[in-house]
Amino acid sequence: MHDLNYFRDHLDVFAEMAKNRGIPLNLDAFCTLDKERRELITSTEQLKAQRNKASEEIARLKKEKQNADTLIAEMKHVSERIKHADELIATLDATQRELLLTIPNIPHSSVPVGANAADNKEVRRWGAPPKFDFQPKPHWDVGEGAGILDLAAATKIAGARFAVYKGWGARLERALANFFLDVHTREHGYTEILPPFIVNSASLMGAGQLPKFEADLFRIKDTDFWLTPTSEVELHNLYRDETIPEEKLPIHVTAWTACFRSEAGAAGKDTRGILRQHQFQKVELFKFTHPEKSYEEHEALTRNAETILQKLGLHYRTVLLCTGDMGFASSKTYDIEVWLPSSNEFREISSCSNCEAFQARRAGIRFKPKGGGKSDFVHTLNGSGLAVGRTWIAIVENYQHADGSILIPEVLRPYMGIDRIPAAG
RNA sequence: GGAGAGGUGGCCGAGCGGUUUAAGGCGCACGCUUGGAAAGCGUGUGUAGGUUUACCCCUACCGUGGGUUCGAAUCCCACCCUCUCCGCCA
Repeated sequence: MHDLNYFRDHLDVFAEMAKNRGIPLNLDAFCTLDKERRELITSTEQLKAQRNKASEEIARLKKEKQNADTLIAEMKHVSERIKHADELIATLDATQRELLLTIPNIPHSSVPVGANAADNKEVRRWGAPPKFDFQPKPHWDVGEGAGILDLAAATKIAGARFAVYKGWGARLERALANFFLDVHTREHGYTEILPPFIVNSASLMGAGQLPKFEADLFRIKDTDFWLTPTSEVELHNLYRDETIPEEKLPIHVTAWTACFRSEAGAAGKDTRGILRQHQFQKVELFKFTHPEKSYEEHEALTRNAETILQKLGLHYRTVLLCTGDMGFASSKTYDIEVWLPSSNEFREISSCSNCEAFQARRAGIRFKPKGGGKSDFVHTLNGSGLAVGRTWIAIVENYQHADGSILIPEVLRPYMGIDRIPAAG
């Protein structure tokens, strides 16, 4: 969410943002609404001041045993007017807040202007595609072949876009999650958090998923409980409505959770396999930082995620998203894309964003400066470190062998207890 | 799920229709005092909005949302959360 005063005084900045992101934004409607609202507030507050003064006067008269009936009758009318004006103000407030809550963050100056993914900018590439002396299979074929993935069973149990992992496949998923958490807590200094997988609407509002993206979420019927779409929501809301002493910054936290997405808008895309699921696991990285430190922390966070792929020996590239491809709450985002040999392409496995003060303002997360002075909003950063299910895909595809077995990367062997997932048979 | 107790500023804690512009204390900041410190004294100490060059001023906020009233921290209703006990359960 943007600061109302800043928004009002920098309409040109927002017009440019809307143009660069390719979204509609009606600034005139906002200005009209804002003017009407402010005028009404001013006049109503004058009435309230009058009422407060009269109340004191009535109290004084009563105490002195004098008659206050005339004044009371007069105030009865004033109170009626205040009541009606307050109702109108509440309506205008709600409308304005709704509008403000649906305006995305302003891209950082280093973000390339562009319309879609084609305008993203590759910033680095690591490793090389593995060489095969046979045609590598997609992960669903390798997985079903090795007996570690059962999509038919998942469809029976839940429906389309769910997975059942079996045997070494289930073990691989668990090994990856543990490996990620161990690296981030031991080597990168993050504190491990195990949060609820269910969140309330205030948390979703604070992180930016609501009110705009309700359609992408699963809600538990007749409750204010929602299945979390990403632990970014939980980690962000750890400090909702709190003021953190500057000495405690930066705060680095990581969490493994299941994530749930209804992905309404993605119908028809990546329907085969497990790339796009209603439920998947993710290890998330999250930082609360001083505003002046957030961009260097962003670079470090992105490198933290890349480190995992390097340790696993998986070929990847890192791209800087352009204005048209960036998420709602982000000022700057790097996507990390891993190589999938079955389709000869890079696919997103992590997304690392600096949201600056956008989420912090929505959720009321401030810091108190060391030398005293006015508290200010922290900057928040998030990134996948990594998506577990998609890493599973990358391992299965990149380390498959002609006989149907899957080699386990060195770093995962302590977690798996084996060197190779055998071909089924 | 049931019964009871409770939710007040950064913290503790009083207030239960109008001298509350939220008492008092603690903490914190600044000042006075001191050789220095402690104690003492004084001043200040939240968030949001409106007005404003700025200062000032005004409004709202006592878990949340409604209601009663000229006036609500205080009375009424609903809900949320915490604690204790019971039930159920991994």
